[in-house]
Amino acid sequence: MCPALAKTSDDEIVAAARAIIAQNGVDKLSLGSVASSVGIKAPSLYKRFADRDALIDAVRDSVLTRLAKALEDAARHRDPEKQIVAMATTYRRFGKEQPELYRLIPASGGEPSDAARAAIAPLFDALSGLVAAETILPAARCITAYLHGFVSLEISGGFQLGGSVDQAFRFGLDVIVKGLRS
Amino acid sequence: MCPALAKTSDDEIVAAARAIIAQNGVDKLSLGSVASSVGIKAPSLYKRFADRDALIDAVRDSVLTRLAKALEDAARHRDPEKQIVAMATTYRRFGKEQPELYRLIPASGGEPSDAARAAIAPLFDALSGLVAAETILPAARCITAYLHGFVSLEISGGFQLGGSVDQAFRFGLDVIVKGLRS
DNA sequence: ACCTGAACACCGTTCAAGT
DNA sequence: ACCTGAACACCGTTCAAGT
Repeated sequence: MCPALAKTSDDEIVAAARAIIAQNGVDKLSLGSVASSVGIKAPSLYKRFADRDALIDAVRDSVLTRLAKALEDAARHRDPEKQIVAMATTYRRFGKEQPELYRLIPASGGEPSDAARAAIAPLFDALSGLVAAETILPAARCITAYLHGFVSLEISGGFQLGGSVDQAFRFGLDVIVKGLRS
Repeated sequence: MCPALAKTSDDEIVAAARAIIAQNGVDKLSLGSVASSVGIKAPSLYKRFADRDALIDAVRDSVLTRLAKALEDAARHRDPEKQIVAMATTYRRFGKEQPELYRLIPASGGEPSDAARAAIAPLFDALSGLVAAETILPAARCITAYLHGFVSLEISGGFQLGGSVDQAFRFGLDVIVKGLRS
């Protein structure tokens, strides 16, 4: 029963780690830099996070929550096809604006987090207005695979053969939507 | 002008590093372990590779070369659609069999290597029999994005919501091929 | 209850010195 | 020419000790 004079908070620590990762990439995230940017020393972090990976998991969760919110906003259309295009555009912009944070997303393993479920939910909604019920899950997997693959390759410099990458993104999305309709 | 008594070779070092990455992931690759598994000490590696990243680049290149060879073999059909399905199946199997090596692939940046070009070539060939010339590049980007996204998500445990992942893979591929034909 | 200094093991990298 | 031991800086993690 002591004053509990916490110098910082879990959220502040996660925000600091997220900022460092966004700037320098997860490989450059050191616990010393996180600690010093919230005014404590590295060993104190172990009172709040089991280890470096647990802190990174918390950052990933916060990134997924932000992505889910952005996708929710983008899904405010009536037409399911417009919803899908808007979400896809938002998804890609999110990845391009903060590539180092985007890279965190797929590395979770294990059960899908609440934030991960929230990020997929609007896609399921849109697809339920476009395809038969039993097709929603594979259709969602097709679109998430396409989106993740495209953004992942793009931010890794995988599209260097010329041509418009913007147009290719839209072309592929249209191909999939067309294929889903038929 | 000395005997040049090399205890090992670049290829042997790359093979050793590839084996360690395949087993434990790239994060666990230490130069000490690579060196000891080819019978030298860590500092000697710097006579052959600029730094740890350069060694990893060499491993990635060797992985891409193997992938390219596997895809070439898979493309030995007459029908372009069968070529695409066979290449996609081979691509996914490659990723699932050696996920830690697969993860190396997108992280290159910069100019596409010869190995990377060789890996895409058979897809371009197949597509040239399926779509108009000016559509080959965006169509290839659509398919590579889908394939990379699917495999990447699958090996990271991203498909945990039930249903058959095998069927979903085939479903999405068919959707894209259908969309490309129309 | 939260924080810290000191310590440990481990690692990438450099470099002078060996043969 | 290729290899090594020694050294350096850096980092994740633990833990006893502070308040």
